Amino acid sequence: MGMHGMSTARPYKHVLDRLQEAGLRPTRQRLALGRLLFEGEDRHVTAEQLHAEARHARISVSLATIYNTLHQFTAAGLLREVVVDAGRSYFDTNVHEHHHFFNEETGHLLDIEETRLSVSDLPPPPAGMCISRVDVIVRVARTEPAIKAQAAE
Amino acid sequence: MGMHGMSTARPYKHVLDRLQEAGLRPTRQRLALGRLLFEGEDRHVTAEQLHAEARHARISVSLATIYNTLHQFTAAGLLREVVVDAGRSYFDTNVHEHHHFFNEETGHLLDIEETRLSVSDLPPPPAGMCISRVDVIVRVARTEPAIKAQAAE
DNA sequence: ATATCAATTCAGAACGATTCTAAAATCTAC
DNA sequence: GTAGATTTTAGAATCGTTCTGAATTGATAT
Ligand SMILES: [Mn+2]
Ligand SMILES: [Mn+2]
Ligand SMILES: [Zn+2]
Ligand SMILES: [Zn+2]
Repeated sequence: MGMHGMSTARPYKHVLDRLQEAGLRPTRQRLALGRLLFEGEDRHVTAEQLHAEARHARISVSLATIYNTLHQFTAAGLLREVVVDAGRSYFDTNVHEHHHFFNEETGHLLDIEETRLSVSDLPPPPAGMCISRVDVIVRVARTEPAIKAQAAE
Repeated sequence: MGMHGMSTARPYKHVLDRLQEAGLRPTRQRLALGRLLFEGEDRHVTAEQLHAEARHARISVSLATIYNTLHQFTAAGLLREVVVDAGRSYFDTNVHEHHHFFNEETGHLLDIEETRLSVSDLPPPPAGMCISRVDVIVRVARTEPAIKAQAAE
């Protein structure tokens, strides 16, 4: 049922292993989404984007399953959720500590390697609390938001 | 109508001035919300929180107006939007450059003065882009998320 | 292979936050 | 006061996400 093409020599193996390690059954949907997510470069996707991509690839998956899968992958440490925009969740295939440039106009995220940026002098967290994660979001825009107000206020 | 109490000697003046500066008509709703927002310490509120607070203070304002006002105040530079949680927008009365501790359990934000934290070695933004803002979110949790799994897996 | 049973998927409903609509109310200027 | 532009508002609509429960699939045992 549905094995077509030869450009898929052995690539399933990698994803299959990751699912097994994570204790997730290798269902048709998880394998297909896993391939979309993990077989190329690192990426940042929203649920809707991944859904559209699956549709293009002729993979039939419901949106509910996209959400389930993204959350299961996240819980398993295969993905990481990035919050940059109220109202939209991004999922990141790069689960190492790192930070982001965020282009608000296009919605694109770009990684900043952890080693290339340092956050220092962090004050101690409130009593009884410990730091679970430090997120740095560098919001970027097209250079010079119009050359108005050139007489610097 | 509805001027009751004497604890409101002249405090309107401050908010009124800020509205005028911003070119916003001093309507009953804007004045009332402005007072809630700007008369005490700096704070971080969601639209629903502010709406509830207004209701408590017997100020009748629709939720639509809460949203309109928060966005107008933000556009005018009287507030700043903080994104820490997909699905909920926080508005910050502290518009100076600063960063945040965010308690995901309670949803509370706590300011980190800009001078107390430094982000260095920021790589240059992608070509043709300029940095519009750098947000540092330090997510905190109750110390030691339970002492389970003490025999390190 | 077939039966069994838990895990998974899915369509569609429900949800919560936010935005939109367009009619009524309010503000400002005269 | 009136006129005209701005603002407010109730309610509907929208959007991303989560929930529901029935149908399907996967893993295991026979
Ligand atoms: Mn926004
Ligand atoms: Mn979330
Ligand atoms: Zn990333
Ligand atoms: Zn703040």
